[in-house]
Amino acid sequence: MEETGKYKKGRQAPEPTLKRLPGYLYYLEQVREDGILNISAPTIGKDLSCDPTQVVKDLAFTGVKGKPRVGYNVYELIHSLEEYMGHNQVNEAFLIGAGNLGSALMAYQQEQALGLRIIAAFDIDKKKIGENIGGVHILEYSKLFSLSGRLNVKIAILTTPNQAAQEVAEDLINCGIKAIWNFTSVNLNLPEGIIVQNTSIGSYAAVLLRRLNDAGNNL
Amino acid sequence: MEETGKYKKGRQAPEPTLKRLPGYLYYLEQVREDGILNISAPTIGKDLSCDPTQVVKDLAFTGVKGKPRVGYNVYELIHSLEEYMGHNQVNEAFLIGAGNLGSALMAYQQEQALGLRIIAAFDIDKKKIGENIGGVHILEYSKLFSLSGRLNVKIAILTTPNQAAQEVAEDLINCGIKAIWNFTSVNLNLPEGIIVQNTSIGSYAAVLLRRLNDAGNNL
DNA sequence: CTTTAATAAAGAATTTATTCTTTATTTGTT
DNA sequence: AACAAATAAAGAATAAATTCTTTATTAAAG
Ligand SMILES: NC(=O)c1ccc[n+]([C@@H]2O[C@H](COP(=O)([O-])OP(=O)(O)OC[C@H]3O[C@@H](n4cnc5c(N)ncnc54)[C@H](O)[C@@H]3O)[C@@H](O)[C@H]2O)c1
Ligand SMILES: NC(=O)c1ccc[n+]([C@@H]2O[C@H](COP(=O)([O-])OP(=O)(O)OC[C@H]3O[C@@H](n4cnc5c(N)ncnc54)[C@H](O)[C@@H]3O)[C@@H](O)[C@H]2O)c1
Repeated sequence: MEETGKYKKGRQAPEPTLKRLPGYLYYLEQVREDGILNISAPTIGKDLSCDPTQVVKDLAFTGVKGKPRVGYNVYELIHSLEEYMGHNQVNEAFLIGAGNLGSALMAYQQEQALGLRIIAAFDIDKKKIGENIGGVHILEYSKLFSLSGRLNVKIAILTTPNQAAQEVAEDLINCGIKAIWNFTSVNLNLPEGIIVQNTSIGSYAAVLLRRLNDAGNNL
Repeated sequence: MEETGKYKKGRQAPEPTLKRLPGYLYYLEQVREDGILNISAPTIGKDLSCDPTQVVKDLAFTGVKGKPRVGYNVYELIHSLEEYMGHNQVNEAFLIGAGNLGSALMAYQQEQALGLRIIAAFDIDKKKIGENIGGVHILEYSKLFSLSGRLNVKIAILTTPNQAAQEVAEDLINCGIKAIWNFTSVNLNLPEGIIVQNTSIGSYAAVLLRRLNDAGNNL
């Protein structure tokens, strides 16, 4: 029978779900290391302090199937999550601005599966050129233009100081970059169609502070 | 007239709103630097690429009042946001694990108003003890216990490696810490009432990758 | 072989957040 | 002084996300 609109399958996971998936993945890798073969949504929910039906619904978006009385196969689940998040394809990225945060991210990508691979970093600081952090070489910024011509990199991680962000972002677009993971506070002004993923850790601080104040008022 | 339930004032901003507030604050500080005295929600919306009525609703939670045909007074608005987010009170924090990310955060707090002040960092690595990063002294981890007895610090930023996270978190609770800003991937298991703010940058990567894939399919 | 308990999956209801609409206020203009 | 335009604010409608409920499937126990 033909699929009607109402019952169309394979709807895209909503953003809140998508943001939870990396958390499941890390957790499941730990579970796998413990030699556990099957795991149920109620168990996941308990360990991650979240609603078990939400776990079921979240995981269902990846297409994985669980079995009643058994749960999910841990390997299948990990594979399904990685597949869904696009970790199996190669997602190469440049990093611009190898300072405090940039260096941290280069170190981080080694241990943690972010789903993308930083293949080169660029900086204008002569002292940093030539360094290797987390397996990533730091190159002179001007090399960005020639290198991007040869490689087909679509993603850039922007960790320059705020005042350089807009200008660097424009350069990146000229180099064929389609998506910018923006860690600066600047609201980049770029052509239609360019993906800008703003990333504000200040948001988390705001939530933390309120929760703390709320708790304090109940004492 | 007495306030009925339906019209109760001062309802707490929902979390999505709260997470947007730091973005407004940074933007408005730039606006202020440009010498602009008043700003309207439509202008903010255009600059930040978001819905102007959402801007109005978000800002209303801080208690600020705007004027038709004029907009908001930039100074008032900044003050109101800072007040609402608790930036005026002293929010002292310890940082545990002065590695790549910890160092980046120490450098960051100087320039950016996160609403909290890191007053000391702790590490077990002898090479790091004594260093000063972003105005923060790095102390021997064991000093945490004596120091927390004298000071009344409620917040800790956890940036140790994953495998140390649970143990360190337990130490922190014993030192009187009430809220942990957790940057590790570990799902901490702590007593009721302790606030744990998990912070996953992997979530942003997941969203970025999907947006890029979605865009790619439309070519 | 039947029954029972656990659980995934699907669907409904509720809650929450965003967007749209209307109203009222304020300033500048004629 | 009356009028027009811009805009904040309040309210209504829509959309989205979460939580609750029911159903059906499976494996284990009797
Ligand atoms: N440090 C953090 O924890 C943190 C957290 C969130 C966001 N941020 C933001 O990330 C950005 C970087 O922060 P940071 O602490 O790493 O700063 P940083 O000064 O340590 O690093 C910036 C790097 O960019 C390089 N750079 C400057 N101009 C450049 C240009 N035109 N082209 C290429 N490289 C250039 C500098 O040489 C430096 O190495 C800032 O916008 C900051 O607000 C930082
Ligand atoms: N680097 C990043 O960009 C990034 C981003 C997000 C999350 N994280 C997470 O943040 C954590 C830290 O990452 P990092 O890259 O800074 O690692 P890192 O190894 O550079 O830093 C960890 C620091 O903690 C110290 N440490 C180890 N055990 C300790 C203990 N018991 N008590 C006190 N200090 C101790 C180490 O000496 C080191 O200085 C990890 O869990 C990582 O997954 C990192």
